[in-house]
Amino acid sequence: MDVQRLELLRELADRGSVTAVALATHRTPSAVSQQLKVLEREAGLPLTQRQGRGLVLTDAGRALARSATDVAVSLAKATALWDDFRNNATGEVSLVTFPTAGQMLLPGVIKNLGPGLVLNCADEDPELSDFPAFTAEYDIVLAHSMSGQLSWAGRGLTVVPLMTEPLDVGLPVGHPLADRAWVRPSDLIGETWIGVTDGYPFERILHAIEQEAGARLSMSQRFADLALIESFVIAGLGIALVPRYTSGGGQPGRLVLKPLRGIESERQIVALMRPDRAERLAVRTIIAALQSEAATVQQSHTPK
Amino acid sequence: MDVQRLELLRELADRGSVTAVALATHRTPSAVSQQLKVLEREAGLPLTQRQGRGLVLTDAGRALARSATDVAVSLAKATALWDDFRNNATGEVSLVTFPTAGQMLLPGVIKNLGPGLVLNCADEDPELSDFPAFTAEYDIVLAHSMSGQLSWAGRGLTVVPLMTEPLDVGLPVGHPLADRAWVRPSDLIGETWIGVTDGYPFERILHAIEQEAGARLSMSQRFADLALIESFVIAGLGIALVPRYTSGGGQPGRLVLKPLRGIESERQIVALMRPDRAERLAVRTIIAALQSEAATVQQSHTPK
DNA sequence: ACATCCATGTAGGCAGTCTAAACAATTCAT
DNA sequence: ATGAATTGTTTAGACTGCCTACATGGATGT
Repeated sequence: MDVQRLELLRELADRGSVTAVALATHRTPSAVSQQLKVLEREAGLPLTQRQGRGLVLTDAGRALARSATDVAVSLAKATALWDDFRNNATGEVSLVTFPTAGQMLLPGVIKNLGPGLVLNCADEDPELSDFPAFTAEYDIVLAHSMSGQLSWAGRGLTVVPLMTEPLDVGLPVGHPLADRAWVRPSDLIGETWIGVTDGYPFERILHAIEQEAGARLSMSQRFADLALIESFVIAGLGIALVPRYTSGGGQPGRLVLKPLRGIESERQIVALMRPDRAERLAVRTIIAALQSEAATVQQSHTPK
Repeated sequence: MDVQRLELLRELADRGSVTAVALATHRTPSAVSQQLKVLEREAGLPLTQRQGRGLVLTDAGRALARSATDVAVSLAKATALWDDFRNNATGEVSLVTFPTAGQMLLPGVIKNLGPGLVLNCADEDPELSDFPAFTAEYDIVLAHSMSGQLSWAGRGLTVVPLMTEPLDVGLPVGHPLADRAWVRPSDLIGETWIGVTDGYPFERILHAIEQEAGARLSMSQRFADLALIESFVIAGLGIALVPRYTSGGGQPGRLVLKPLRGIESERQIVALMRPDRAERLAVRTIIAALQSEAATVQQSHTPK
């Protein structure tokens, strides 16, 4: 039983097409097709099945691909073990993030990297893309979701929580509520809101506020970019929900944040990984750095 | 990271010499040596070390060999999985046993084997050999030890208990104690014993009887073969401890068994396996058959 | 000192995996 | 509908890598 072939099957399960697997593994589609054929012959039963011009896994294929993950994990553990022996967290790690988390965590992490450890980062718009799917492409995926509900569950991915960031109400200076220590849903009736596009976790909290306050909120704009939203708030065009640690980067002192009471208003930032990649020493090192950086950020925002 | 090479390292850990590994894996020592060299180069640190004319593992080598077991296990699980899919418990399984267990369990197991499943058996003298070491050579090793104490622990082997067999006192017909329903240690003072050679579990029980009865037992002979011991008992030359389910095969009715009260007198019969081999469907099938056969034997000796 | 045992080099053969290019099948667009 | 594009498969040939055979270098024991 050859591990490389099993790996190929797993890639096929993750990526869905022979060509994609070939691309990802630096091979020609022909090579992939041949190896899968050999695997099927060894297995003695069909693992794949043509569907249209593509290829899908059979039940047996899916089951085998799942167990291939275990193989990959134990293999990664073995290689990580001898990296441990050399104390040698070396190599390249790739990472995708949504913009705000990257802005908050990555500079601090990269500054403190050990020698020989390289972190390649990229950002993606969380509403345009299926973030869990990026685990096929990147070693680490920074994603967020509301506390409690894990939208990425059930895919067999490793999930490491990094921090929970409160979502505050952003107000312009001089706003009637700006003097309060905190605000409650009922205080917010009648305000004009700057919202975000669908799919964002923010959305759900706004609805929760509506429920709690018993009134509909008026939503004048919908943006994806946080800086843009904040500039609207500062201009007095409305108020918005903004993540506490990431806001105000551009124009400090002109935006006021008020904690929201009476409702749970926070987002959870986590790292998503394929289980096998999570075992690599280099990856584990980066994850540890992310956690420590997250703790630092969180602490620096906690009033003494 | 290549699995085959890891496997080679694990074999080296189990067998202790390059030549032995070569023999076991149907290769030349040269091939093994080369592959280990490649593995070391990949690892970047020495995994083996010359000692005399042999080769021993370094700490790193041992650690890596241990994690190689996990890889082998998950790989075996994968192949077992698709054997499951085909409902195809097929292939050859090898087994060593000590004589009495083989006599008791194997005929029944082999009779009920499914088609395509072959069980190759051998027997070894348990006092001459290190039974756990046979797991390198055979898929399944039937061994025994006293209840509670596991002499084979700590080697990373899979242990499956099959049955516990009482050790009774064997008496010739017409012996003064032959009418009793059971005997106690104090009843046995003054008897002449037929013992077994050192290392057998029997030994320990005899010592326990001495402690309990407060007197030394006189030991006239020491044999390893059960049939031989029994013939001595039948001839009136002494009494002996005999396993309840295995005794009297040769000459029924001429040997009387009496349960021993006041002391725990039983041996545990278990199957020992390398963890990866334990995952094979064919092996699991045999193990299941052994368990069921053991239960049958045990039940047939339980008075209604 | 010699025979033996064990591990390791070296050279060459062989098998298995890849690339390249042609092919077949399906979908999409015009 | 017909052609273009996408996707997977086939075939032939090159290349890599593993293994065998044989020779070498230490270490052990008689």
